[in-house]
Amino acid sequence: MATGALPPCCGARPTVEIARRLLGAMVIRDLPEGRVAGRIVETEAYLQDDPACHGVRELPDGTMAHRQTARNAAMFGPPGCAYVYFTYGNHFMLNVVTQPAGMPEAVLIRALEPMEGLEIMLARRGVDNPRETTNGPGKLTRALGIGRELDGHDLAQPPLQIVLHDPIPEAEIVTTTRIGISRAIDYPWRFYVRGNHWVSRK
DNA sequence: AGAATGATCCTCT
DNA sequence: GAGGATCATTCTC
Repeated sequence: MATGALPPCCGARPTVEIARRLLGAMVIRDLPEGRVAGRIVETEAYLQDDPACHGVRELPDGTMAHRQTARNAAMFGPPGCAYVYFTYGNHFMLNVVTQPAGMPEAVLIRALEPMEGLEIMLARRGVDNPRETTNGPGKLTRALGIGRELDGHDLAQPPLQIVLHDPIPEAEIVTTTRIGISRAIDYPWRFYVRGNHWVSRK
């Protein structure tokens, strides 16, 4: 059962809180083959005073400054929109912009539990194990056909929507450090649903 | 202009 | 668990 839309949640609460609140939310993607959907089971927060955040850079004196570029422009746009970027020559990453325009913070969607259209996701991924469809940020964008054209897309609208559902109980949320980054590696801003089969790594 | 980096994934061992 | 793939973007000269 849906319990809310992204805004006003996005744009009115701290990014770390939104990263936790997004656990359990449904990602709905309309593709030529049909609709696919999954619930979010793993997220990471990126903040504007965070050396690992694409929207800022650390100056020689140690302070943080905004740095808007063609790639990360969506981070500086309105909350509730997608920030999609390409990395490692192979993978798209899906983020939710969480703060008002000009404030570059976002939540990376790292894993989904498939809820609809599993056969489509298996086919797009070229695998036969359901767990391998969406248990990582690069995998889930391939399974859902998410690419550059959805950078800046309003996530309240088709063909890519995120709908909030009931919050995951605090006792079921595991808080830990982020994965695959080289800066600010000990910030505890990764969250996942305890025991969920689709979490990328424990 | 050239070099380095990267919010990853896959294929080995 | 380690290393390579692969290339757009960003940084440095």
